[in-house]
Amino acid sequence: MLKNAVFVDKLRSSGLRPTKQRLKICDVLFNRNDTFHFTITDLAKKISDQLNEKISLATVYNTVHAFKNKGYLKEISINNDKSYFDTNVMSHHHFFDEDTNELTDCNHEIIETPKVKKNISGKKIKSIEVLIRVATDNQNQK
Amino acid sequence: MLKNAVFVDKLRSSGLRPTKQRLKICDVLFNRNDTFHFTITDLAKKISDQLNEKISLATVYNTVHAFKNKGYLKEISINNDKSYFDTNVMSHHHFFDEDTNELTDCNHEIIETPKVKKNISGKKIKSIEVLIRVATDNQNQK
DNA sequence: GTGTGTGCAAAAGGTTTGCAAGAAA
DNA sequence: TTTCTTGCAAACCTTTTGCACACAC
Repeated sequence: MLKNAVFVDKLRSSGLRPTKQRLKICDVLFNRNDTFHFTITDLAKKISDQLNEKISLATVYNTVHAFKNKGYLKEISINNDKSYFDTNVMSHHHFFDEDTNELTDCNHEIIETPKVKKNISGKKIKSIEVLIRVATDNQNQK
Repeated sequence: MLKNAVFVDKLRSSGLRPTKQRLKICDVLFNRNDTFHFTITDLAKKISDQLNEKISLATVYNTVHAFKNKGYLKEISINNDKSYFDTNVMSHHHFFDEDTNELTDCNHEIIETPKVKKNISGKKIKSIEVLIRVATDNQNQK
């Protein structure tokens, strides 16, 4: 269980003022053992459920984007309905369960990051992400 | 250059009525040698530019989704701003240029499909897709 | 006190929907 | 004539923005 002071330092060291709202969001996001995959509305709901308090949606968006820019969160493209974020910012891949819309991490013991043999783009590679879609056998492929 | 009759048959055999609008969209999408990566607005613009005619946005959405459900188009998750579609429905990977928002195919000579060592999900793997994000060196990582 | 952050409401952008008119079967 | 399709506008949902007020420093 991380103490508030840890988050205060973390925020301050990134040039973010440790406001009440940001500390609450830190608490929900980072005071856990498992990695957390969420959408903005998931997070807003979790805040109001868990802390019995409401933070303005605009502030949640602001904070999540600030945290992403500081490297505390990773944005993931699964489908085009909404943005998913991940508290695990290390390079890793994902399973996406099409039956339940659930996203789970998939580390390098399960799949190797593929090697690019030729980079035809002439630009720097920013990331290589693998997405494995799974579903029960009788489901149609998306 | 595919003839109209080919598309009429194709539509009819999938249970879709070969309407004027659907045939025009077929023409724009499938009467080409290269694969086409597009968003709905790209497609709508191409229709009005190329055919000098306008098809209602709702109809374009309808048709693209119908074609996707019939397996003539593939939807690709890049970012959550908008949906990208691909006329190449075979399993393959992609480059996404973050500077220009351009999507290009990336075949198996450029990158190998990674092997899943363990399938922990207990479900059938529907697809394994790799997305390589590139940008000029001085750009921030997304 | 100065500058940053918050929160509300309004706006924006992509996508979906309801429904009446039109076209295909 | 029956059913499917189109097209418009309105609705919808997620995300962004403008601005006044509040808070951190």
